Amino acid sequence: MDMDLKQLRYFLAVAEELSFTRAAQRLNMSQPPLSQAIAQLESGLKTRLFSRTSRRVELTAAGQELEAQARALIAQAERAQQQVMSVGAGRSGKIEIGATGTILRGGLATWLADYRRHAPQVRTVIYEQAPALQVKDVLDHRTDISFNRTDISLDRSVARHPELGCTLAWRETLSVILPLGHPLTARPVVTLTDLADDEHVMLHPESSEFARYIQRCCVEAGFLPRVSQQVVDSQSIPSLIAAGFGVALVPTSTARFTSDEVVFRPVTPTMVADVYMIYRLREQAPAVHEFLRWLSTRPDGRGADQAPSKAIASRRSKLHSS
Amino acid sequence: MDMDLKQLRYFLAVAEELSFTRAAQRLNMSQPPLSQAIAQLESGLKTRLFSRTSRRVELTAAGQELEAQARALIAQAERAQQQVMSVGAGRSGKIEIGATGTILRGGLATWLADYRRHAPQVRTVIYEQAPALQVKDVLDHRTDISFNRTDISLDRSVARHPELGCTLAWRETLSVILPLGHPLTARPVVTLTDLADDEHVMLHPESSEFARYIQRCCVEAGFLPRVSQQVVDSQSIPSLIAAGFGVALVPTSTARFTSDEVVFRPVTPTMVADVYMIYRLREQAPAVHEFLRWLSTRPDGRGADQAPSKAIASRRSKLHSS
DNA sequence: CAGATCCATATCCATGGCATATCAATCTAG
DNA sequence: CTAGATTGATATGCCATGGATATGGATCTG
Repeated sequence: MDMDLKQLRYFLAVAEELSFTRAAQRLNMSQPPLSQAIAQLESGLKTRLFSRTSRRVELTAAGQELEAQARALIAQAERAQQQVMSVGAGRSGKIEIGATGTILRGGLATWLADYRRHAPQVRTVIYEQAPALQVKDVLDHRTDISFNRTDISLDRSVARHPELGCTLAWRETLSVILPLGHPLTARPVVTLTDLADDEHVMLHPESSEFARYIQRCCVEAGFLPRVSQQVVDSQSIPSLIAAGFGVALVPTSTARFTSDEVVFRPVTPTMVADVYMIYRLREQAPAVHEFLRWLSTRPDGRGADQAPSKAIASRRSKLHSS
Repeated sequence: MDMDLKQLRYFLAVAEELSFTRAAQRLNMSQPPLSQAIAQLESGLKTRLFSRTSRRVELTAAGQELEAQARALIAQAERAQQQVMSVGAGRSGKIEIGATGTILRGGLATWLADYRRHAPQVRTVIYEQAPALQVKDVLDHRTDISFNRTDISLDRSVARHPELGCTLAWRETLSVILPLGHPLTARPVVTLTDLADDEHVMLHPESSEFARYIQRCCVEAGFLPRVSQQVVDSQSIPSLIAAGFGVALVPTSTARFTSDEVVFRPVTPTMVADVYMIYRLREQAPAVHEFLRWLSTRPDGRGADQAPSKAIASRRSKLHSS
């Protein structure tokens, strides 16, 4: 009754060979079932497709029309199949990514560019989002992966969600931003205790676990940083430094996108800023699964400032004396 | 192994209902075979299409991709089927038509426009062709139908071809073209014998059976027309008349496309110009067959000048006294 | 906690697709 | 012009596949 791709494949074989016997050979079948398959296709279409004279076989006008249509249909089916399999294998698809400002403007773009070379068909969409909303966005399928600087499995301020995973994505070192003319710009490397007397610009500690982490680092170094200005948006830090509000400790990758009105210096002892990713353990699209797998098996980071996340550690990183 | 339209229809039903049981009901089948059909589609694609939790069924990313692809495929298959059936029934397709100049610029366009209203999907291609090539063009499939003014079954100058048919398509009356200022323009109707003393422009009698026919008409009326100018292309007749070369007897339908530098007058006794069509008896596309059938069952001609070809007469028409 | 609902699995049966054998109609070679 | 070869259609039988019924396991609901 209804057309069938198998029938169309049979039809095309006959249309190309213009012979039932040869077509049957090409299809690895015998000739009678092929004849009757075509006959039933014809009866389904209520149209003769071949004019057969028991010696010569040729296409009727309707047959020529079907030849073109069938080719298009089968080609499209082929493409569709490839496309679906590609999505199923995670080679194509879409990944919706949420990230906080420092990560988004930090190393994330580099990692994504790297993955794009690995899986060019995968589209990635990045949303900048407030840290407080990240967990909810992932749970609600608004995003597939969220990048932030907090290991939620250890953060008591958010409820535990058994269907969420959280692993270390990569780690960056921290640098200090200094205004032009600051005495420490003369040194190639700055010691953390040198910053004890400076005023600091930092993210709001109440909303930013990352800010609290930096505070703890300073305390371990022996001083409590004096805060000249608290900001919500990390993007505004460099301009505040340039305006003379003091210094700030930020992920080194921030240096990539700021002007030359400020100076970045490495800090000893080396402090690491961990980047974690949050994702659903179930109902993750293949492309997402594949991306996570790729990221977790990545060899040691490219660039001087990224370390690999080879260990799927959920342990909170501490100040790390080099 | 390979995808199958039936599988896709099943898949779409499940994708729309998001329930195997309801989809099975809609498909008039029981649920188990539907489940296993989907399972085998999934194994063919090596991809899970639904995430089923024995309570809720929802599409995976690959499933969403396949939903879109399957819709497109099935819609295209539907269109293809319609298209092929339409060609098979002669409702669409292409008809290649050959015609001589007087017919092409005469009544043919009107008939074709009429048929276009009856079968809008049928494209017609018209070639102007020399009468001598018409039979060969039809035999070689260069054209499907040739219109001319000779019944080849009675014309001894062409070989008989048993695989060709030739029937009367329609008949037109003849009119006379007069230059402006000619004395006969004063009369509403011209008698043929009135033209005995005029000089005539006519087609070359050696190549045009139609020209010989007109000559015979005049002879039967009692005079042999004096020829001022012989032309090969009927298109040039009106301008020659306007330039004072005399008068000419032409199919009345020619009046449609000429300027007002000449005058057309009906002639008594009425002379009819038969138009025949030549076509292959076998290997004619459905659209051609359908057109021939339509033309042969047409009721009496539209417009004052066309008579129907109800009788499939192969008798050569003679001067017809009204 | 019991019933209901829903999908998966198991088993059985019939239809349909395929192969073998044969026929009828060409085409070709001698 | 005839005999063999070739080709598509027809006849027949077998088996795999698709579908139905029965049942099990899991989850939701009252």
